[in-house]
Amino acid sequence: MISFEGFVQEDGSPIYLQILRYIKRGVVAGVIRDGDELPSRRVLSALLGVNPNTVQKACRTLEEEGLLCSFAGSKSLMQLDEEKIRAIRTELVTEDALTAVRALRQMGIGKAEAMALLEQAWQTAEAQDSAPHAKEAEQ
Amino acid sequence: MISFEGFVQEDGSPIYLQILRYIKRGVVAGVIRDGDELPSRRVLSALLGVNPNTVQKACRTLEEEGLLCSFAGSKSLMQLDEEKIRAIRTELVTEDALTAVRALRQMGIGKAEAMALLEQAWQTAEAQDSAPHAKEAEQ
DNA sequence: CCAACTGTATCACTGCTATAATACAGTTGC
DNA sequence: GCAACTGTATTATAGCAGTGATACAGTTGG
Repeated sequence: MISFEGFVQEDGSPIYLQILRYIKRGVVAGVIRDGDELPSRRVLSALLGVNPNTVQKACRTLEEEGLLCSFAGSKSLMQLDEEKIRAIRTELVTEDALTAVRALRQMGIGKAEAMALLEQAWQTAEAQDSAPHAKEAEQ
Repeated sequence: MISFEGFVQEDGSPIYLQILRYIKRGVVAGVIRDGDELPSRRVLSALLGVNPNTVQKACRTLEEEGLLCSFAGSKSLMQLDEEKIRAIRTELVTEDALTAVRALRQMGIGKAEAMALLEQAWQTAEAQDSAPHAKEAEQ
């Protein structure tokens, strides 16, 4: 069963796209694999605190892209292979990296400084990712 | 008078936010300076091919942030100082770099590979920026 | 003075996102 | 068989973004 514990709703972008990206990133990371079961629309909507219709919209998009197979009245399983995963990876990397690089270039920032800023952002993200684990350590 | 020739509408995000970011990036790049005049709402909306109300929404936000001063019945001038510029730069860099880095980390991509991907994206952006100049060279 | 500009405000309308409440048909397990 | 789940579809409602049209008040330059 696919987990959504790391999901946090924040962006200004549509929720169904956030759900979509979360799943795709999980696929690229190898956390979500071929044949993995998606929680039911109702369960997932309760987990994420959003409307079932919003979850359904994300699922329909996934299905249209051939990444999810939904059996009416039954489960919903991920449908993945190496080629699809590679395509998603390229899609997401291009989207994320190129967007950031274009923004930095538009600000007149040079390549060397940009790389330094990105490396610094990496440290920040690393610190923020490991910080929450302190709670688990207390348990 | 502030130029908007490099502006291209593409994102899925609201247009008034795109206009806002375009101006802020110009400020950070030093292309837009203190006292610079913004084209009138009507002229700018015609330039960008959007509704005057959309431009007005971006301008009101700029004004609320103390970056623009609009004289009713007259011009609209940028109101900048070193401190504001530094704040904008930090705001945008954090927003852009951290967003990309978080996405890459969520995909399970390591630091070394991430930096390589970003450097590759830089080359791509560089090529796309210089390509349009071919048209100018023809003139 | 006055015409032409400026910023500002309002109204109606469309489209998309999201919520809410249902309803229906297929699958599963006891 | 039947209750409890599953995916799917429909309707209504609300808010925000964006467009289009219009109106009003202040500024500017000839």
